[in-house]
Amino acid sequence: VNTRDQMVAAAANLLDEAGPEAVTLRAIAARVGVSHNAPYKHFADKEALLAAVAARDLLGRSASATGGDPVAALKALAREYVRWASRHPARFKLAFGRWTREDPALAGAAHEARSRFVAAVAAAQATEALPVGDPERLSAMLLALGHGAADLALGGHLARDGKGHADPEDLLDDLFALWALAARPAGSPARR
Amino acid sequence: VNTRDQMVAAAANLLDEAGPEAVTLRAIAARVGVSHNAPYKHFADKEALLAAVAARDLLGRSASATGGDPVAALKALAREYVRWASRHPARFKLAFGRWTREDPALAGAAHEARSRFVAAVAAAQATEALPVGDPERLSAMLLALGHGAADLALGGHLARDGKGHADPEDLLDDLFALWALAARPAGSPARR
DNA sequence: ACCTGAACACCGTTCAAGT
DNA sequence: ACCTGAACACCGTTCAAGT
Repeated sequence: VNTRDQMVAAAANLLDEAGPEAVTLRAIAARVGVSHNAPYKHFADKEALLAAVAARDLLGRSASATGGDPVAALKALAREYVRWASRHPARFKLAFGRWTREDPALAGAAHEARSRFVAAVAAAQATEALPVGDPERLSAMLLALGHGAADLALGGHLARDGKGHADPEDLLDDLFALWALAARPAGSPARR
Repeated sequence: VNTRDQMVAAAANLLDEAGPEAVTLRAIAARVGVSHNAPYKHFADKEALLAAVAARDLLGRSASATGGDPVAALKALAREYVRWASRHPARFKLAFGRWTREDPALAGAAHEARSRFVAAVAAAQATEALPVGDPERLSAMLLALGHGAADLALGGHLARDGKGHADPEDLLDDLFALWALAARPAGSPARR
């Protein structure tokens, strides 16, 4: 219904279907059924429209953890992150791309997404299956590993062939295993 | 001297100085002092020229570890990786970007860079300061963490403010600390 | 083998004008 | 408040031609 939202959705679909070079203002406008310069009535320029796509995706990716075991919920969140990246590579690259100017809505969405992620980490820490320490620092570590694994996998830099089978999801498992070891060192009893 | 290499260097400099949108074939040719379509005598198209820039950077980033302590050498390698990314963001994004077709030289450079990195990890494992396991898998973990931290930092997604101070280099330290713990579990004697 | 100049299609952006 | 049509500058790419 809202022309502006239709433009954002059209841009996201074009990214998925044909990659970033296919995302022209003319193609977006054609999909929505308006003239090629109608976008300027809703966005300052092309970058502002793309920032709206990125903001929507950053928030959509950060649904609050569902109830149940907080550690399982955190693992599911991390897994969902890398899976979304592999299914929507162009939108993933866009959301974490560089911008020539600040966009308040995008900055707000990024902050909100990060806050939800830190909260999920803090909840998992409370179960003592994760090491103690600043949840923001642990959160940054998990996010960096997941983000890097997803990004490298998109470029074919993770070598799925051979014995060193290392999916993004495998690497997430490895980090959680290290954290479990650090939380309950071998030989020491489970804390109560 | 070589016109082709001059074009690659000009493109890299333009990326550093003015970002990807400034890298036009016309600007590259002007810097080299040739006409705006001279690049087509050396490269199939613009993407092929950019792939040559990426290949050069991937190999330049992967100097073999210098002698001495293999663990210190590996840490230095990882640190150099994230520092290079923060100093040359546009070239970092390009080197790990997406391509519409395969480029053999770029694929070869990526393979070579990965091999050198795996070798540095394997050498560090021999000191028993790193956990046992497939060096390709450990290597992928370190690379993913460093790459993700560098990429997130470029977009301002790492929250340098507040207490959760988490530089890319801090996160690398955290991973090495976890690895040290996993290699020599608390309470167990150092292996000999 | 390497380069030039003219030309073409396409894109982001602007502007005057319409409802 | 939202949209249209014409126009402009710029870019990647092609082609015929030059040394």
